[in-house]
Amino acid sequence: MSCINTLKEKGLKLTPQRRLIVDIIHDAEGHLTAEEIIRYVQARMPGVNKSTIYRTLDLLEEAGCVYKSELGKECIYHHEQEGHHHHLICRRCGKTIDCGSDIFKPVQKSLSEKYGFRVEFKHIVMSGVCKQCRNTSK
Amino acid sequence: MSCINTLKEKGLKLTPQRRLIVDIIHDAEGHLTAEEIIRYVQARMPGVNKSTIYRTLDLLEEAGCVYKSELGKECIYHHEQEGHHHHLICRRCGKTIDCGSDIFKPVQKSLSEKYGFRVEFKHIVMSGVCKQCRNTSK
DNA sequence: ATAGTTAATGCACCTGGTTGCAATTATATT
DNA sequence: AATATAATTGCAACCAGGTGCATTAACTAT
Repeated sequence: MSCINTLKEKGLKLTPQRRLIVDIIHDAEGHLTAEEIIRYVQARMPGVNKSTIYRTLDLLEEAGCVYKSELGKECIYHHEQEGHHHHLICRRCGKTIDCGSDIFKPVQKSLSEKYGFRVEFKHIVMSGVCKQCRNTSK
Repeated sequence: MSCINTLKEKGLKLTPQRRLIVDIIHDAEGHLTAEEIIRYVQARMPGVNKSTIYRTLDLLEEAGCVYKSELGKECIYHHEQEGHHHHLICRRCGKTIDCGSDIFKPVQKSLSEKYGFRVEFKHIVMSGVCKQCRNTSK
């Protein structure tokens, strides 16, 4: 519900489309791809335009209600209550693993020390090869 | 020249389009965006289709002649002779900094140890804030 | 409850990049 | 040099995501 309140506090309008999108993200276990969100929204409320959905998702991200990750073109969204973590996707079998939020700490440290550059790593999606696939196929 | 030989060795055909694309990447200092490559190719050989260019770039990447990086939608290409490095882009001023190839080593180590997952980090583009921008604007 | 204001929607179109397919062209063979 | 053949090209259409703009709808003040 806090998402709705956050939008309200920002002086944004609570349209049925936005309520529905928020509901869907709330109800989801784990992450949703943009494509899934569009599909679920249009199933429950046919005619909602994809641009409305993308704009709402951007809005929710800006409001801090949702995190957005990218791998290549594809976008993935998480409810903020899930907390920070990153994603490993096996490029052979497609399996996904969540990993802790702290693995990039050393990178942040060295970028800051060496280059004075500050980078946030949030919900990074990494493509690689998992243990099983590395053992089975050569 | 070695790019041309590599293509030849793989039994691929040396079309004028491919020669031109290889030339352009050879002559470039540092990286080129896809958009720049398309522009340069079409300036010297009008009528070359963008799909030909993208396919050739993918081919060169697969052949190991060129590295491809992505930030969001955009793609950036490097000649392999330049060696491995990563990129920092300041989201405020747009400045780009190259950084060493080894900063992700700790991440690779912990992913491997904790999850048995193997990830390659090559020519990663990271968006953040540089020292100057962090100091000047609050 | 009504009217006014301002944000949000749907639409059509745009972007960078990708793909299937028929026509073309580089190479190997004769 | 002529031919066969398989790879490559250009095209047109497609994909996910994004944008400008006129219409519509949510909130505010009356």
